[in-house]
Amino acid sequence: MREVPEEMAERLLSVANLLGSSFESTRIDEIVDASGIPRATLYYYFDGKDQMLAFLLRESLNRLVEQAGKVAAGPGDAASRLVELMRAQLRYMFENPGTSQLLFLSLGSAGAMPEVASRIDAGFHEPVRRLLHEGGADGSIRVQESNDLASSALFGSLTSVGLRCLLSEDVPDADDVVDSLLPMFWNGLQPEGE
Amino acid sequence: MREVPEEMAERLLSVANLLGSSFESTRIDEIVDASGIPRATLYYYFDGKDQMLAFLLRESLNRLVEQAGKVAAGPGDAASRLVELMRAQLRYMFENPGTSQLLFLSLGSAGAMPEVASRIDAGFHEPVRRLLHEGGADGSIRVQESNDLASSALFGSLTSVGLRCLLSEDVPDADDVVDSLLPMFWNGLQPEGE
DNA sequence: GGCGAGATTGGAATTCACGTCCAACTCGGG
DNA sequence: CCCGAGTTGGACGTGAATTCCAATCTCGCC
Repeated sequence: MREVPEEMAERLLSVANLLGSSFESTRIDEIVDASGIPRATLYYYFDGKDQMLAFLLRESLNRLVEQAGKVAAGPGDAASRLVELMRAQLRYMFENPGTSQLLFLSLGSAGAMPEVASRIDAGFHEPVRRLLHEGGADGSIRVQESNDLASSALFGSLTSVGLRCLLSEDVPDADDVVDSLLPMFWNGLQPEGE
Repeated sequence: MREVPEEMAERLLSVANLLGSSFESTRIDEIVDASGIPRATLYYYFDGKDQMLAFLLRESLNRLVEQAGKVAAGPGDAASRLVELMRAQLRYMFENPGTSQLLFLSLGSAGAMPEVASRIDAGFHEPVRRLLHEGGADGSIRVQESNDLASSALFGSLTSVGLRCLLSEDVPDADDVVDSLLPMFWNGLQPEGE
C-alpha cells in the first residue's frame, strides 16, 4: 500500500469525523464530494473502502496508543496512573467523536482488521491490564481474579459511557464524566461502610 | 410488514446463530441455501436485508426483555436482584451467541433500528437503572452520582466481557464469569481495608 | 365441487454502488 | 528533452440486492 499524503489523510479524517458511524453506509462518491479527493486518486492509494476504513481507524488510534503508553509509564502509583489512563482514553473519544463512533459502533468490521484490533489492544486493553498488575504489586489496587476480564470490563464501561455521551446532544467534559464514574470503579456498588 | 410464520422465524434465527457477526456480509442467496427459504418468499415477508436483521435482533431480544423484567421484579433486595439480572443478561448472550455477536458487533446498524434500540434499553439499561435506584432506596447499593452513567457502564462491562468470551475458543460458564467479576463490581478497585 | 384471496415460488429483469481500466495531463529530476 | 511517479476524468465491468411477474398452491367458504 502506497504511503498516503499528509493532506489527504487530514481531509479523510475530517470527513470521517463528520460522518461518524454512517461512514460505512456512505457511498464512495459522497466521500469524494465531501473530501474533494477524486475517486481515481482514492483508488490509487487504497485497495478499496475497507482499506480506507482500516487506514482511518489505524491513523486515529495511533495518537491514543502513544498517549496511553506515556500515561501508563508515567509517575505515581498504579492507581493514579490508571485514573489518568481512563481520562486519556475518554478524552481521545471526545476529541475524535466521528472515528470513535465508527470504531466502536462497528467493532465487527474493526475486529476483522488485524492492525486495528492490535491498536485497540495497545491503546485500551494492554495498558489497563498492565496497570492492574502493577497495582496488585504496589498495593494501590486490589488484586483481581482475572486482569484480562477486568480490563475487558473497564474497556466496555468506558467505551459504552463514552458512546452514550457522544450520541447525546451536548457532549459533557471528559474529565467530569470520569470523575463521576470513579466512585463506582473505586468503591464499587457496596453500600457505605459495609 | 406481514407477520412472519413461526417456522420461518425459527429457521432464520438458527441460521443467524450459526452465522454470527458474518451475517451482514453473507449474501442473500447463502441465507436462502442455509435456511431453505426461497428468496422470493423472504422478500414477500421482509422489505430487505435490513428489515430481516431488525426482525432477528428484535425477536432474539424479546426473550431477554421478558427474563430481565421478571428478574428485576423478583424477590430479595435490589443488590441481589441486580446480580441475578447480570447473570440473566450474560446467560442470554451465551445462549444466543450468534445473534448476540451480531447485535453487539454492529451496534451501529442496531442503533438505526428504533425497535431494536428500545429493546436493548428494555433488556439491559432500564432494569439496571431501576435496580440501582431501588438499591439506593433500600440501602443495599451505594448511591451513584448518575444511575444513567452507571447503568451504561455496567452494560458495557457485561457485553464487552461477554463478547470476549463468545469469541474465545471454549466459552466458559456464564455464572462463573459473573462470579469472577462480582468482587470488582461490588468492592471496586480499592485495596482491601482502605 | 367450485371459488376467490392470500401465500408461495422460480426465474427473468433491473438497479446500484463498488471497483477497474485507461488515456491524458502535470511536474520535478537527470 | 525524456522519464517515471502522481493525478485525474470518465467509460466500463461486475456482483449482489431488490423488484417484477406469472404460475401454482392452500384453504376457508358458499
